[in-house]
Amino acid sequence: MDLSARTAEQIGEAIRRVRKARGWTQGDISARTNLRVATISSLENGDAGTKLATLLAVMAALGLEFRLVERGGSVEIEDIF
Amino acid sequence: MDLSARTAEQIGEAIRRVRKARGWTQGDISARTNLRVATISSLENGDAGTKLATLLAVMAALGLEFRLVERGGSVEIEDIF
DNA sequence: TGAAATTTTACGTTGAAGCGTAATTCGTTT
DNA sequence: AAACGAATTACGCTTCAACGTAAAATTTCA
Repeated sequence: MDLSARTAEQIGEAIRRVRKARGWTQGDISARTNLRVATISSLENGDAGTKLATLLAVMAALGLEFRLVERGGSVEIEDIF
Repeated sequence: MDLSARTAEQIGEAIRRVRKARGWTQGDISARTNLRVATISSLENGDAGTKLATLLAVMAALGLEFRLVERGGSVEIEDIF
């Protein structure tokens, strides 16, 4: 399961994949974030106009965090220590 | 240099750190993204209202991409292979 | 396959991002 | 300390996310 993303579409796909892996519906995320189901839907469908606050709230609900990495870079050995 | 982030502030700090590591000014990012310097400033200062499109454009200019990872999880040995 | 659950879309409203432009503040260097 | 570049802030304007509510479309499963 590769969760790298450089576009809104890829971020949306990743979010959706994790949500389903948790066995949750958009309604579950909605309840945990006070965001509307329609907003979650929009995010998962790759709307680049989504606010950072919205994305962060959903990620928090899913227990996720970002890691900013060099493009195309895989995990470097230095990153481990 | 840890670039993990779960808040807009942390994302802004990470962006700023990478930008300075590249020896660039906000004006340089502005020129490469057609975003105003004020917008870059706002993003680096942790405005959670920033649009995803804005963040992605800046990250692309810096040659960065996201990785969505489990909270608190450091790099797992499985991630390498 | 048909009902129930889930997701997507719609419409009017409100608040704010990002724009152009420009002034002010901050930091660095000589 | 002065001066120059960089970053922040301001103001009016336009555009649109997210809201409440609700209907339509899609998926799931008995």
